[in-house]
Order: sequence, then structure tokens, then C-alpha cells
Amino acid sequence: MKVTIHDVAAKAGVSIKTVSRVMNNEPSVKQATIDKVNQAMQELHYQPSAAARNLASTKSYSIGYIYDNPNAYYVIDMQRGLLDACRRHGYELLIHPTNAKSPGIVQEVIDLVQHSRLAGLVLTPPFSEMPEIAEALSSINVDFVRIISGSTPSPKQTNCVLVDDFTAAFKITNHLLELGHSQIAFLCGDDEHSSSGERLAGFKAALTKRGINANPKFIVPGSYSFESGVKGATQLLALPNKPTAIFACNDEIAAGALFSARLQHIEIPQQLSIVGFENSPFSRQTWPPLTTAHQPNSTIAQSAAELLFKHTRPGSHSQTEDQPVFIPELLVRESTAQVSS
Amino acid sequence: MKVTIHDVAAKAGVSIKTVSRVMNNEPSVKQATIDKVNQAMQELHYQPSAAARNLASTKSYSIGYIYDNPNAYYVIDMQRGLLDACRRHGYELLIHPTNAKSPGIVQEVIDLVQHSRLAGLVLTPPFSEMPEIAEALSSINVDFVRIISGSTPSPKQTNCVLVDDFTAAFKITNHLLELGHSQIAFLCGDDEHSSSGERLAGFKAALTKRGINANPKFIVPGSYSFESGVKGATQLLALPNKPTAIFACNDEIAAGALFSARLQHIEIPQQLSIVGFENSPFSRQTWPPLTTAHQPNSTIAQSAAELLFKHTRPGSHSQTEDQPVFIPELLVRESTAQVSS
DNA sequence: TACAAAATGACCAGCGCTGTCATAAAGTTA
DNA sequence: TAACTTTATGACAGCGCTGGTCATTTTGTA
Repeated sequence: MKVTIHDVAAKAGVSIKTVSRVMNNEPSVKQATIDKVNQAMQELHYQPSAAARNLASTKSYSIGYIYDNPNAYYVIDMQRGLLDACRRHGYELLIHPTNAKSPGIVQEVIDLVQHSRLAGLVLTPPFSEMPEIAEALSSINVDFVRIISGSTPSPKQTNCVLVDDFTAAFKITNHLLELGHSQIAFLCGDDEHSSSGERLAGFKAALTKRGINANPKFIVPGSYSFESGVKGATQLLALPNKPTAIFACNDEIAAGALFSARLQHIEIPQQLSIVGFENSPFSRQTWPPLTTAHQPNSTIAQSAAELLFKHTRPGSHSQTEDQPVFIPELLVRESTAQVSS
Repeated sequence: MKVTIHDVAAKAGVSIKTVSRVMNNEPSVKQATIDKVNQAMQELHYQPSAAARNLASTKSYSIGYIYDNPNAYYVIDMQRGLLDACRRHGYELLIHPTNAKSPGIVQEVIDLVQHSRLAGLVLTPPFSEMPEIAEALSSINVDFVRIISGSTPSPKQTNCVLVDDFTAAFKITNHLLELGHSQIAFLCGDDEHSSSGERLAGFKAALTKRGINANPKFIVPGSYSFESGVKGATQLLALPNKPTAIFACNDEIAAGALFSARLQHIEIPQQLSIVGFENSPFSRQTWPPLTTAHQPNSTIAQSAAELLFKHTRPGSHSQTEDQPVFIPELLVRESTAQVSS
């Protein structure tokens, strides 16, 4: 029926204590024994009972993922990555979608952690960028890993996985520049998300490097939504000197921009180039498909979980080395073209 | 520190067993005792440990959601609904994305249930339509609720939540008919998903009622994907007598059809009406926005979870009454118009 | 060959709770 | 009031695992 540690021990011909030692990779176990036990575990499809471990141990075997993100594809990818890492390490994942702007959010997070005895938490924007959350978590002594926008590991931001939006945006902008565009506009995402700021900075840096100063009218504030893209692009395309290319802060905004351009009978990419960011399924299902930057969310999530597990385990508490950096890659599709003269 | 059942028992002056009885509202406890215990729990801010309960009890306090669906919005909506229901009843939700076509899938599901001691499972297509899964689950005596396509409760399909695709498709088709279309094509979803068959049946029924027989060439097999929509529509629009309207089995297919039409410089909706199904965010972010059918996924999920909890609890095991039926509603947007003569 | 070091097992308590069964209190009947 | 039924409560084992303590066996090394 149910496979327990006893079954594994019997099958491997060792004591349950040794199986336990292997599971918790305690020292003083021969490699041969480790292999035997692992094999027995595999063959029996053994999965340690998280409930029992949580109960017996001072440490805990579940981590939480708190999120408030309208982008379903992002969330699903993150979940996948976290789940994969959890399965590998015998952890459980507790998902907790909630409202980041709710007034009681800090208490809500604390309650969640304490009630469910979480070993740690993975935070994505906007939670990863809320200092009050980080403080609260530190104060109750819970490990957490933040996935944030940033390009260079720094000791200030410990336990972070960095997504280098700056460099990615720099590359995207270069792509546009190489196509001959110089009148490039930028549609921002939400102010609160630092990713938007980082992408904008990368954009500006690329322009500056070519000696172009960004036209202030070409930088349009907004939010990470289709509607915002529509609005921003409509505004841009009403300008007397229209841009020849638009860099949208994500694919949804880009889709909105595309929509707006189409309403005005502007041909994409012949009359206007548009780029997105994220490589969400949206970007493949617009017409034309969007040039964008691919963000390996699932891998990023795995990396975050691994970091959490490493922290949780005693020993190696290194600092700056533990800051993986991911650079989204340029993905050229059909929404960008040589500037028309 | 951490308050346990012992603290409550001590405070209330009863045994821990009695506290347990109160928590699980078991019979045979005097009202006075119940009050005493409840008060003690309140004063101590007592929260029972889910881990301990799961470990000790034959019943469990978590349910699982197994899925294999490329549509992230659908999955997220389902999760939301399930999570809401779980929170209300003090349950935990375990999510388990996996591959329905993997050869070991039945064993995988069994392992999951046994290992995590799940109280029950919520299944959506394709899992809800796999007889081998239902059999396996029954054989190990685990409760489950299936969300499936169907219009009439039947004793055969116990523990099901029905989504009436037939009626919804019938209504959508009527919408097209009322706009004067008679040359209507249908882009199918995956054969394995009965929703596709149900929608097709509703489509045919609406045509038949108006005395139109469906042109066999207008019924194109496919799958629930953008690509399939592109392919199907391309095929249809190459026909000597093109359809004037296309009913796509879901929004992604519809988006694909839109894409294909656009490639051929066909104006939507002036020259061709297209409808989708599901009201996913996609349908709002195409140009023009899609006429579609709104499926209240989150509500459906809640209803499924409630059904599961009701089953799990002893007593009321009614049959046919427990089959909620949801009918997706027609949502007219801009991808459909009067047929052009 | 002797001896230290490493690897493993045997055993026990206990995490916080529930299930089972025994027992005590209360209610009913004649 | 005895005899008995019903209802309320408690004692205790045990869920699957960890963490500790020792004892024992196997290995490596001088």
C-alpha cells in the first residue's frame, strides 16, 4: 500500500536510520550505501511524508510561493520551476495568490508562514520589492529568496536571483538601432515594478551609446497591461513626429500597441517596428509575431528554490556568490524591420 | 511559543481528546464543554497543526488538483477557485501539473494520492475524461470530482461538475445565424477532449433547427492551439465557396483563424465573422476583440471543491442532485457582424 | 598486526494529533 | 432504588519520521 521509510530500508537491506541519513544527506554514509538506498527509493516510488517530517523535525519541508501577478503564463512557469525543484528535494509547495496592496498583507504573510510552518518563501515582484515584507520575514526568522530585476550581484541584496533586464533591454534597443531606427519610443510598465525602470535604463543607455538623446515625449508612463499599450501607442502615434519604432516594456503592452497601430491602419513592421519583452505566448499569437526577449522563468524559479534549499540547510551560507543572474535573450520575429526612409 | 492541543486542554480543564472532538465537531460533547474549549482556543490563538492532523488521521486535510492544460489562464482560474474553497474549509491544495500522456500516468496519480494522503482530487480535462484514472482512483478508494463537458446530469456520471458546452455552442451558433450567416465553418479542438465534440454537436443542432445541413468540408478537425486555428482557417479560406463565418472551438483557435485571415487580407468582421469560446484574456487582446462564450472557471472550480468536501464528510452521499451544471454565456464583441451580401 | 576512524544499526523518545476502546456520568425504566 | 441504557469523557497507542545516544561492525592506515 503506502511506501514508508521501513519499506525502503528493507529493500535496500539497511536500517531506517541509514535511509534517513541518506535523505538528509548527513555525513558518514558510504557512497555505495547511498546508491543502494537511492535505488530502492526509486524502485518503490518512495516519497517521504512531508507531514511526518514536518512534525518530527525542527526544520520544515514546505516552501511557499506568494504572488500577485496578472500574467498567468508567468505564474504557471514559476510554479513549474518551483515544483520541479521541490520534487527533487522532497519538499512541498504551497501556493498563495493574494493581493499585494491589501492593507493587512504583511500580517497575512506572517500568518501563512507560521501556520503552515514554512521552511521558506519565494517572492516575485511586487512582493520581492516590498521592503516591509522582507523586514517582517527577517524578523520572524524565515528564509526567503527574492527574484528581482538587477544586473550586478551586490552584498546588499543577499538571497536574490537577478534578472538582468538592463542588459536585455540594451540588446533589444541595439537591435532596433541596427535596423536604422533612431526615433524610438518606450512604453513603460508599472512604476512600482523595478523591471520597468531597469528596462528603461537599458533602453536609454543603448541610445546614449549611439549618441542619441531620448526624446522625452517618447517615453510614456504606463502599466503592464494591454490597455496601457493601446493608450500609450495611441498617444505616440498622434504626435506630429511619430516614432518609427516602439519598445514596449512587455508583450502585453506590445500587443496593445499593435492593436492601436492597426486601428490607425499603420502597417507593422513596414511603417512601425514594435518589440515586446518576455516571450509570453502572447508574443507568438499576435500578427505579426512579436520580436521580444525570452525570459527563462521556469529555470529562474528553479534556481530560486535551490538557493532557498541551500540556505535552509546548515553550512554554506555564502553571500555574493549565491546570486545567479539571468539575462533574457533577444528573439527576433516579424514585428521589427529596417526603418523605411 | 507554539500552542498545542495540550495547552488548550489544560486551559479548558478537559482532556486533549475532548478538544479534538470539539475541533472535528464530533457528536457526544456537552454544549458547556464545547463552549469552554472554544473559548480556550480563542484566548490562546490556537491553530491546529495540519501536519499532525494529516499524519494522525485517516482522513486528510489536503486535496489535489492534477492538470495538463496548456492554457495558463484556465489553470490559474481553477487554482483560484479551488484555493478559495480550501481556505473556507481549512484544507490545503496540492497542485500537480503533469503529462497526461506519459505511460506511467496512472501510477503517478496513485503515488501522489497515497504519498500525500489526499482527501480527494479535482480533475479537469483531459484527466476527467480518462476512464483508467477514474478506475484507479475508485480502486484505491479516493474521492474525486470531475469537471466535464455535458448538459444533463445522469446517474452514470456521479461526482461530476458539468459544463454545458452543447447549449453554449448552440447559442453562439444562433448568434451567427441571426446575423444572417448560413455558410458557417467549425474548427474543432482535440478529439480527445469531449468539449470539442459537445460544441460541435451544439453547432450542428443549431444549424439543423434552421434547416441547414452542415457542409462536411466546413467541419475541420484540429486541436486546441493557435497553430491549429491558423491551419484550419487557411484551409477553409482556400475553398472555392468560402464560409462567411467561422466558429472556433476556443479562443486560441479563433486567434489563429484571425491571424490566417489577416495574412490573406480578409477584413474581420466585414468579410468574415469569427467566434471563439472561453473568454480567455486572448479574446480581448486580439484585433478585433473576439465574440466568445464566457466560462466561469473559478466558480466552476469552487463548486467542484465543495462537492468534494461534501463527499468526504460522512453522511449525505446523494447522487444526481449533486451535479451542478454551468452554461457558458454568449459574449458579443467585435469579431462578428451581419453577413455581407 | 594493532589501532584509530568511519560506517551502520539498534533503540528510544517525541512531534501534535486522531482512532479505539474503556470508563465515568447522566438519564430512563419498572 | 436497582438495573440498564445512553451520553460524555479520558487513557493510550500509534501515524512516519527525526534526533540523540551507544554499541557494533567494517574500513583504512601506520
